[in-house]
Amino acid sequence: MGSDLDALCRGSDEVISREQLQERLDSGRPLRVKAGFDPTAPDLHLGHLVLLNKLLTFQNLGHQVIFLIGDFTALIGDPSGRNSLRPQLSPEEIEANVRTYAEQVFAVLDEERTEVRHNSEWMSGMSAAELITLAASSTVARTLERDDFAKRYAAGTEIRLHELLYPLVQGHDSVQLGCDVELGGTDQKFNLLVGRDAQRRSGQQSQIVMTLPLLEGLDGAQKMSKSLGNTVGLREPPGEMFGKLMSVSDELMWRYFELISQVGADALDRLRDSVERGANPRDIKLQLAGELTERFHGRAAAEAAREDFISRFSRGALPQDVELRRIEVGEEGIELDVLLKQLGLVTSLSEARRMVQQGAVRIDAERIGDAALNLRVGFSALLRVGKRRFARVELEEMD
RNA sequence: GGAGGGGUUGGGGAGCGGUCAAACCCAACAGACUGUAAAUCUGUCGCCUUGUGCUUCGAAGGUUCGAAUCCUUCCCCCUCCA
Repeated sequence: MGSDLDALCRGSDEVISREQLQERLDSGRPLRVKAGFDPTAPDLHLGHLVLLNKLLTFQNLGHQVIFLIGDFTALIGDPSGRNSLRPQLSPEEIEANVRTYAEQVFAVLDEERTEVRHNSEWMSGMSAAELITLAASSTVARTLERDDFAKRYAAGTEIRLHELLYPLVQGHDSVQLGCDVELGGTDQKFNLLVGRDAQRRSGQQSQIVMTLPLLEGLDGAQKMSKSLGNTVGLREPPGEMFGKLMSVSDELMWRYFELISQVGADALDRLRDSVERGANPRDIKLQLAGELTERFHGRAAAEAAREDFISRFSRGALPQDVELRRIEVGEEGIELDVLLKQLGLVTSLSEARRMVQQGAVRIDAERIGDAALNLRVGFSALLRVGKRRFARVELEEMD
């Protein structure tokens, strides 16, 4: 059973400390393992999957997993890893986000064996006096050690007082929950360590801290984050999910394999070898997209998404499921650019004209060069702008 | 409270009286190519009735033939001093 430790630590960035983790595993009791997620957006994405997978590993080994929803900390908005403060969310927005979290999480974790908690349970009832006591447990100097705070302070970017409370609250969560282990991204290291101090101060055994690498977003450069618009949401439709994963660069694909796929290390090595020997990275990527899509949408949907992708992009076929839109026009008809805008295929007439000029607009299969092309009642066709925007239209007579 | 610096088109960031719808980079979009919605290359990237057109450079006024660029007031941000 010594291999439990290896399985748990695999893929982690840092474990503080392995020895302590081993000791606690040796105690034989199920460990209480926390990972917190702030409901700052309605959807979890593949970036969160890195942590969820690790929680799953703990869960499968019989440990007690705690999914902590930071509905209180979301009020603060953790600026970890950012160079500026976050906009604060309203309680209503947070509540709406909280509701969508559970179902997404249990696409990965076993609901029966997961403890779902909210830090508002103990935080929202806290008095001002208690909060001051909590704040007194740390120092300004200590808090400013946190890398992003230090940088912002040095750069003269504003740091609001409430932001300094974030690590303390997170640490307090660990005390409340009696955690043995807390997981987080590498940018969470400081906050996780505060939990150790807080527990020691409260007479608890300090939790073991495990940091996991941050998953890069679709751009391959910055971490996956809703605010950067480079995410793949866990709830996105299968076609979208599959397509987005296929748009990942060949290089980034390996990172995704390492961090979020369930392909084992050995199998991954074999895949790398096969590309070395000339295999088409596209085919490996199809496997990645297939695996993840299947995990969240089931085998049939994943298969369909794959078929659709191949026929659409490898063979240039048109999508089958384009919704028919009926547009009413007068006797004089309608110009192509105006129609494209009405259909939402472009955002302005100027854009419509540009698209036509660039040869991006087709009616059925025919490329159109005249943006002012007049279309009359009875016109019916599949309009296409670029590779990804489609609309099936029928022009009807206005009443 | 005092002294300075700054707010520019999605992001970053030039411009500092006309040649500015506004450099450049990134993102995005399109085309070509391809092994894929990868990579690479090329192009586009405020709006419209495409014109010596219209609306933009924190807000409102003003000076000027002419302002993102100068002046006034206001709002917001930053730094240093207290």
